[in-house]
Amino acid sequence: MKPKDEKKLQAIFDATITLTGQEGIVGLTMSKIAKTAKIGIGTLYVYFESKEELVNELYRQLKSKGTLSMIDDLKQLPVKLQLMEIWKNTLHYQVENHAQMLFMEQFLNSPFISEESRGLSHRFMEYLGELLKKGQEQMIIKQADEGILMSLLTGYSRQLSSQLAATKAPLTEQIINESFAVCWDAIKS
Amino acid sequence: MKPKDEKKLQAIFDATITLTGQEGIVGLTMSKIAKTAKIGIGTLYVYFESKEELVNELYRQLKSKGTLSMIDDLKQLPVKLQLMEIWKNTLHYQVENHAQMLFMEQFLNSPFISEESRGLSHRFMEYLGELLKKGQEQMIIKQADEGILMSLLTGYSRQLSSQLAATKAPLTEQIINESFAVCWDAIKS
Amino acid sequence: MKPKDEKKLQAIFDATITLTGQEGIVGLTMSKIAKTAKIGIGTLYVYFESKEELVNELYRQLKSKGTLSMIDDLKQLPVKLQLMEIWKNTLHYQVENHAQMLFMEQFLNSPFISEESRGLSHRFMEYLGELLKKGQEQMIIKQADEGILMSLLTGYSRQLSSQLAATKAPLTEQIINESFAVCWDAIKS
Amino acid sequence: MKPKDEKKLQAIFDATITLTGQEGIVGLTMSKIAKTAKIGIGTLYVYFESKEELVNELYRQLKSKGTLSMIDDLKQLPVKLQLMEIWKNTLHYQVENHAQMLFMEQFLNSPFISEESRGLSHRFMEYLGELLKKGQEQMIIKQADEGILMSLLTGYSRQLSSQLAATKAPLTEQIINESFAVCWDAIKS
DNA sequence: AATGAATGAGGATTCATTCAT
DNA sequence: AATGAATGAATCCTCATTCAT
Repeated sequence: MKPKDEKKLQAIFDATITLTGQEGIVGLTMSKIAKTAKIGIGTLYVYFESKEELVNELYRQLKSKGTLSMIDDLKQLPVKLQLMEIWKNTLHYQVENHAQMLFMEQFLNSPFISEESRGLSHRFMEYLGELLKKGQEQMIIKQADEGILMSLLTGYSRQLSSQLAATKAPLTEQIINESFAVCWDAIKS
Repeated sequence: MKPKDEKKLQAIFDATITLTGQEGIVGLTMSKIAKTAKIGIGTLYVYFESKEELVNELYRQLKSKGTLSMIDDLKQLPVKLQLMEIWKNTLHYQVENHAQMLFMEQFLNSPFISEESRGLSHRFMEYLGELLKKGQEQMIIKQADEGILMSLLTGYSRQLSSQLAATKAPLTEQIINESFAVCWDAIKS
Repeated sequence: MKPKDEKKLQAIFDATITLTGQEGIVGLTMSKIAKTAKIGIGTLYVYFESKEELVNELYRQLKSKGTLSMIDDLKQLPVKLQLMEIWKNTLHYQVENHAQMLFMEQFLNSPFISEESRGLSHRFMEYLGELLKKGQEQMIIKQADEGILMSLLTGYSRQLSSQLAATKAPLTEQIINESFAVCWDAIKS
Repeated sequence: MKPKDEKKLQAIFDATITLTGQEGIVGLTMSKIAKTAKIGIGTLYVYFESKEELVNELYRQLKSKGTLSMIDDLKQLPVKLQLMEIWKNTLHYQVENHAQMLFMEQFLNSPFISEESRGLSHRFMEYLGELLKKGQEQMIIKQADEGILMSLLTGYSRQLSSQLAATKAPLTEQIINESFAVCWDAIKS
């Protein structure tokens, strides 16, 4: 990759996300991406060697931005507060970036995904695991299998935000609080 | 569709599910389906008018079989027992039929889906909603928004079974019990 | 060819003619022929070895029936009367059997035609040539090149009947008489 | 259609005409057209959206060029001279462009033809009709039905030029004169 | 004899990628 | 760097023909 124009690069990524949201990754073609990004098809190949690379690169970018950014500010807070903040931020992020979520999900099931991309299990999961463990040590979180607790948090937030996005319902304070209460009751000791 | 040979029809469906599991719906081609099902390409078109029809028909079939079958036996039980049974059955079903789940998920985001198929929101959801409402009336389930509770159950079971299938971990009694405990704590009043 | 059922054979030919009239020889398929003739596809291959044979056989049949039957009754009449009768009969035949005409024309330009069929220049043309020559000997027909006179008769009758069939106009006495007058003025000495 | 290269466009049209002349419109395939035009198959679809569009576009082009160009120069001449000129030009055109004629005829009976193309009854017919009417007003042409006279001119010229092309006979002065004499005798008052 | 399900070669069309401008 | 016309491999689909019943 030898990108020159950061704006153009972002336009390509945006177009890819938009189109995947509209017609699914099945309907995603290079010419549609170019047209949507308002550049020539040839230009796509200045920025990416192939469709596969484009799509993997985008996945990597989304993963690295993702929910990671929020972590550092929270590390000093008590466990429950950290979880609450994460829950709020994650819901916000997932509702606001629903198209990106859709892209990532479909990408994971496509033949485009490279071994490297598949391995991109992100720091976020590790962080969440450690947080739960810390809570268990403090006896405020159930002594259940980590996988069982993580699945709840990730599966629930995904489903809830996806449902909100689908029905175009706004993410209100009340929803955040109610759903977090549900979460906390689920995992608390 | 003018199926003559029920076996051949099922072979087509099986091949479609298998292939979608392997390479995603993006990599699904009619010739691969035919080869996997061990029939001629032309034969596919004896059973289905087009790839779109094939894939919609399969979705419809999976939906109608699906988790619906279990409902009727349970209706007499108390709410919590019903939920427990459903939870167990659902996990079992989803782990054992992970490929079908994958197919349905990808299908929903593909351009193949017809309006009719999209409308196939199943009886199961309605049943689950009513069960939760009944629990709320009996004051044993939280007075939270129905969507918030449903998202938990569906999102959690999906994530958990998907994780189990991915890691090829067996669905043990313990996992079922632990995860149901988590569920129940989450929604109980 | 080992036909057993003359009715079925005719149904096949009729279907072929009808379909060619409707969608052209380009759209002609064996399964449509079978369906229109109300027989099974397999049965077609009991009567004909291939599509090519079917279509050549039909051409041969139409050619041999054709306008030939009328000749024998006329041979004793004077030249102009013979021509008049032929003109009338030909117009009638071509208007009433427009679909057959269409089939033959399209067949002649298709890759189905065999060498043998192409050679089926029929007795009718020879007869018409001889008739014109006789007229020239009797000094009642122009001493022009035979091809020039024949082209007039065949091209004109074809165009006129085709136009009548297309507009579904009936072939009236007046049209026959007026058009024959035109013909006769064209070729008379 | 977004043609960039006029030469390539013409090569496609030429190939289509040639191939239709050789194997009929039944045997016409996109890959043969591409090969004959010495371009890639994909390139065909840069110029035309489909086979249907290609073939309709060609028909339209041939119609609009066609015999129309000759009209304007003649309008000042007396009726009989106009007819003579038209007859000569038409024969020349049809003999020299026999392949185009064949294409148009087969196209008209194919399922490819669009409503719009079918409606392309050309100015030429109207012009010819008006010319005949003018001759009738001047009492030099028979008071016969217009359709009857038009059929003669069009059917005859078609048949004659087609026969000449088939036998590869040259279109001599003598043939033109003799055939026009026949024509004139046919329609003159 | 009659049937039509099964087949795969072949045709139309798409789309990732190249390359001359 | 940017472009988009050109390309052909790969895809969907059709249809003449076969063959077991």
